[in-house]
Amino acid sequence: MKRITLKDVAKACGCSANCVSRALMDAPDISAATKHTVRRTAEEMGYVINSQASALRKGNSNSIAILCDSLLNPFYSVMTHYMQSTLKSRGYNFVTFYSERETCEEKDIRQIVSAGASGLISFLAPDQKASQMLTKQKMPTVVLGRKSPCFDSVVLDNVGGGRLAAEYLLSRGATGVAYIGDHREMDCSLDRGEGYADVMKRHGLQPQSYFVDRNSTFQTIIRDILQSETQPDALFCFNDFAAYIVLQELSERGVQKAVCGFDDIRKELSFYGKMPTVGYDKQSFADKALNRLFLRIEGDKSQAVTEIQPVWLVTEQCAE
Amino acid sequence: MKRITLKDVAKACGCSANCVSRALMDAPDISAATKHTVRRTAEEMGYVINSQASALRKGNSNSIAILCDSLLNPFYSVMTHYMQSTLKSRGYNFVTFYSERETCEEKDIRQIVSAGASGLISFLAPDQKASQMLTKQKMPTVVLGRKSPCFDSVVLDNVGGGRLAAEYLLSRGATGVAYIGDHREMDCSLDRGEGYADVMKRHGLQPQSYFVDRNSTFQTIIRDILQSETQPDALFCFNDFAAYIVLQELSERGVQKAVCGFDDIRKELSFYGKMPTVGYDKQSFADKALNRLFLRIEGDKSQAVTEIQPVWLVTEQCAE
DNA sequence: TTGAAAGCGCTAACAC
DNA sequence: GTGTTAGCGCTTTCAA
Repeated sequence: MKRITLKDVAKACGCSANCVSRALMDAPDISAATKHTVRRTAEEMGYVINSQASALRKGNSNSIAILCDSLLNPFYSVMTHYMQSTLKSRGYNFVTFYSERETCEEKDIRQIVSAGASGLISFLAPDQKASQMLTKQKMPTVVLGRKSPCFDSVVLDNVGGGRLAAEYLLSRGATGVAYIGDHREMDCSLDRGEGYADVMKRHGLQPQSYFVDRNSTFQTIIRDILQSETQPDALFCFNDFAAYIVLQELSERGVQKAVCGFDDIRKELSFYGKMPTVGYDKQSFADKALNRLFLRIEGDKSQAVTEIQPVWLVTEQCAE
Repeated sequence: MKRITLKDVAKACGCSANCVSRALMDAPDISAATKHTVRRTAEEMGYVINSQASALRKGNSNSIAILCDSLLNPFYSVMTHYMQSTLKSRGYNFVTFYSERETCEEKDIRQIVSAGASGLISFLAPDQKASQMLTKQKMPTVVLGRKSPCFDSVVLDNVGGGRLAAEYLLSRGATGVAYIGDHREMDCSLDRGEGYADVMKRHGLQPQSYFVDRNSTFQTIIRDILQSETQPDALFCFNDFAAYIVLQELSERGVQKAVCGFDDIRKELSFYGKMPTVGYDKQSFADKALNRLFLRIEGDKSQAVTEIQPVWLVTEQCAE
């Protein structure tokens, strides 16, 4: 026994499938009486619309693709959460795709297009082939958290955040501050470092930046720093995720250093321990991206824009 | 200009749509030469299969629904991560649905059925109406993390975990241990409390259990405990999430108490601070659920079963 | 080895 | 107001 279809309901009501369809859509040219009967019968029979068929016929879909590289990264899961709420209220579903690398690749796009998504929110910057494909397929796309030359993007004020963090650590008495960035390929990693370096130079200090790459992880970097001659007494980390790893490594070695993170994920995921970090309004960050996306889905053809989300410092003092 | 379809490719190749379809599916009755031409042309034209249409025709889909109440809960996002990897390798997509409550309701199922999911992994226990609907729609379903009478479920050894936690806290010198549970409606919350109470009684101690409800949160509970006459010197919390909230509250009040959590989310999300917790193999937990689901999708009609995932204690000592 | 036709479930256009 | 017809893009069946 298969799923109940329009036809089944039509047969039970003694009318045509078309009539049932329009009654359920609340079309104006169907009599109130018919609408009533149809709805009751559909309900009783447990009819549920096949939205794939509906989408095929209507030529649109109601699903948005989200592309990231791992939901283990709390930044992605938290942002995904905020988008979920908004999307649900707009009647969209929400399909999560994983890329195998830190960029959005052609094969990711193939999957997304194939799944019939009507738009894409990508946490990863599309590489060249992926960009071509997205353009060719006319897939409305917003890059969230990374810069993108060809697509709309919504990014944090990373340079500003880096400045805030560096200023804060110096204002608290640090005499040397190092920056521990993520991969160099991530513009946000570079930008935060740029803001940091800017402040360091302004204070007459030598910036000391480290980046994750094929041969180094946050763990190896912090070990290297601890073995170096000129040890900084404070560390600005790419994000809270990295900062917690660094704190863990420090505590295991019994070393005390001031550490500042980025993202204020503690706001959503209560952790023990107060750590200075850079925060922002995540719901509004998510909504900025979605609003852009909806504009594109509705056919906006204007040039790609980059919106910048303001950030602020979150310290023990300002907590609560 | 719309998306490239089979027809378009067919026209370009000078053969029929059918032929293209079968060439791309690598059907045995298409000549190698044709296959070659078709594939090259399809590639050049940027053809991407419309899997909605394909699914409609074939009567199946390649998407699995995941139902939870919030990705802010790291348990859900971490488990979702582990499922994502396995699902991807099996060629499934992955649609996330949010329920508005802590149970899985009829309207959630409507959405999931409508979206054409071929199976459901629910982190939430279906209520009665939802259960009826799932059965009526013959939706293959596995409940993950909660018990369910009518559906397959894969749960942790919650009672055992509660015992381990209580035993551990007592072995470390605690003279009174309280349990801070989540909602009573969650069987896992009750079960962890049951294991805990069991051990307490065996030690001749009075169990002291608190549960979140309409009028209380983890915060209010910990405040109540701190104001009570007979203050326990150790706390067993429903999960790490709760435990971190409790630790935070304690630290703000300058109170020292041993706290034990559940889930070992630090394994995936490195946090600062070592806290005893109850851990388990999350990949295998996720895979148990998915394997059950695949059995059902493939047509297994046997009675609903409950699988139990073993747990163990994670303490500073074993954290190497 | 390939093509033509039918139909998955739905809705838009038009006829009555 | 309601029914009939056609067709979204694909795959299956059957004929050539």
